[in-house]
Amino acid sequence: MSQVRVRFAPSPTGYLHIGGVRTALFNWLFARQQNGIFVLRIEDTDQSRSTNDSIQAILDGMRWANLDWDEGPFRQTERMELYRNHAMRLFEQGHAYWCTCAASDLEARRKEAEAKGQSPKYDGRCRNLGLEKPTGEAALRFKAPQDGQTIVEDLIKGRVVFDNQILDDLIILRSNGYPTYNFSVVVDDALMGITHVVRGDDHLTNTPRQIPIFQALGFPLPQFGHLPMILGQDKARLSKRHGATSIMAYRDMGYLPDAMVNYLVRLGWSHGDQELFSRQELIEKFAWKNVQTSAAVFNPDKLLWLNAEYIKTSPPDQVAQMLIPLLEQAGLSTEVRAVPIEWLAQLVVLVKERTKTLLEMVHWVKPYFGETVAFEEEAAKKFLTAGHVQILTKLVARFEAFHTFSKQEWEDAFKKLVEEERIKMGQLAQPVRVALTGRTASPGLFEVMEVLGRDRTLLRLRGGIEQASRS
RNA sequence: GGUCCCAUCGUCUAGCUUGGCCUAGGACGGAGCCCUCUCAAGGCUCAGACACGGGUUCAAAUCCCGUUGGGACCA
Repeated sequence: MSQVRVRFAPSPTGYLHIGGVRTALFNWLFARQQNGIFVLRIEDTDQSRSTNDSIQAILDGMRWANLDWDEGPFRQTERMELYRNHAMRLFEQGHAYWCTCAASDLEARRKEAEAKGQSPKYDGRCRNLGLEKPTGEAALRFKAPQDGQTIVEDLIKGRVVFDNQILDDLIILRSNGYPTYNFSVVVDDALMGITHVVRGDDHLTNTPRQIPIFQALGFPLPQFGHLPMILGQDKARLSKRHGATSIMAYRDMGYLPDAMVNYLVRLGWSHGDQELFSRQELIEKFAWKNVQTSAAVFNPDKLLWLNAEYIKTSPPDQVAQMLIPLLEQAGLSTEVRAVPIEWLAQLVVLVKERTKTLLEMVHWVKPYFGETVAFEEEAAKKFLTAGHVQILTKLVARFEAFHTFSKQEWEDAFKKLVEEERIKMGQLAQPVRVALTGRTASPGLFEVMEVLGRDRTLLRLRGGIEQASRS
């Protein structure tokens, strides 16, 4: 059995969207599982729509998702000679012919045929003219077989049969010398030794057009697999209308790459009832037979849940590392530089159960930077009033008696005070919470104090008392 | 228009190959309860689907045919 070689071949027209990432992911998983080769190829023959920024976006997106490739990135624009040579080879061997029909005539004839209710395919007018070297405008057409059937044994869809009568004599080389999509794909896949062509199922009907070209060129056929599409809420093909579709937008919104990968792979593939998979598990358990045949609706809620799961279970120092750029964007550059990564990891542990994205985490983590804290107006108005001064002062006095912070001791002291004063926990907890974090919602008080440390805890409590006395 | 693909809770899906274990399982989301210093997290419970119609069979979500509905491609 020869080595598995698969590829991801995006067009660089805009950003890398999540549908593309999913296609890449399935190829990547299969390559890694089979100890195969994953090739990255940029299909930039349509130069009017291709940009270098888009190519960069593809590479950035792939790297972010940790989908590493073994060969490439190849660019089709660097391979023009190959397409022309192979096109000429087909011509010389009688598999292709020159066609001088003008585009406008073709359009007219197509419309006519359609009006008569006939199929709009090329009528083969130039097929047997035997044109050698046309002087004017001429395109090279492939002589598609007109009888029999082309059978695709699809890895995902199973056997699909096409009648060859429907096959058009495709243009393989335009009059401007550029190859067409269906031709350059075949040449590339063949020359790159691709063993499994796995792509979106929008290419399924291209497959019977491509197979005869492989055969005419004398190349072995790869296996084909066609992945179902991703749809938006309204069951239309996923597009910008449905919200963010760029993979990098998800990075910026604070999603973890592993969560994204986990979500995308489960959208169309399953392993029983399992929802959470490590990369290693995905590589081990992936199988084409468990890939869904029908299209799937992209569900942002489930992705969000998965992201929260990953935030909760990933190593805190790794999460902290990913959080840093977002903290910097939030204007906390100097503060972040002033603290060790271990302390940031401690912050992650403190808030990770309350945040579903890194962006939310930034918001939750903000109060713990800096000596003092800004009070939210509503919070202070409710919990830092003249009536709270006395109890807070008593609490500070008790805490001051400890020369170091100890979660257990401080919590005991706190509860003892509550008991003695015959008040409810919440009556003291809320004012303290606002004094320490500026907000009415926070992690457990004693965890907060632990992160703040003895001195800042006392400093902020005194700040709270000050605020309360002013009201 | 032609060709092709698809069809289980609102959504992602298990089950379909090898009919019976399916009064259809899990997950997200929703509702409720519990826990609780706030907010979460967590635990428990509930509502919620085999598109429709024929057939085959003792028995069909599962096999066959058709209808309907989505989608893709060719232009």
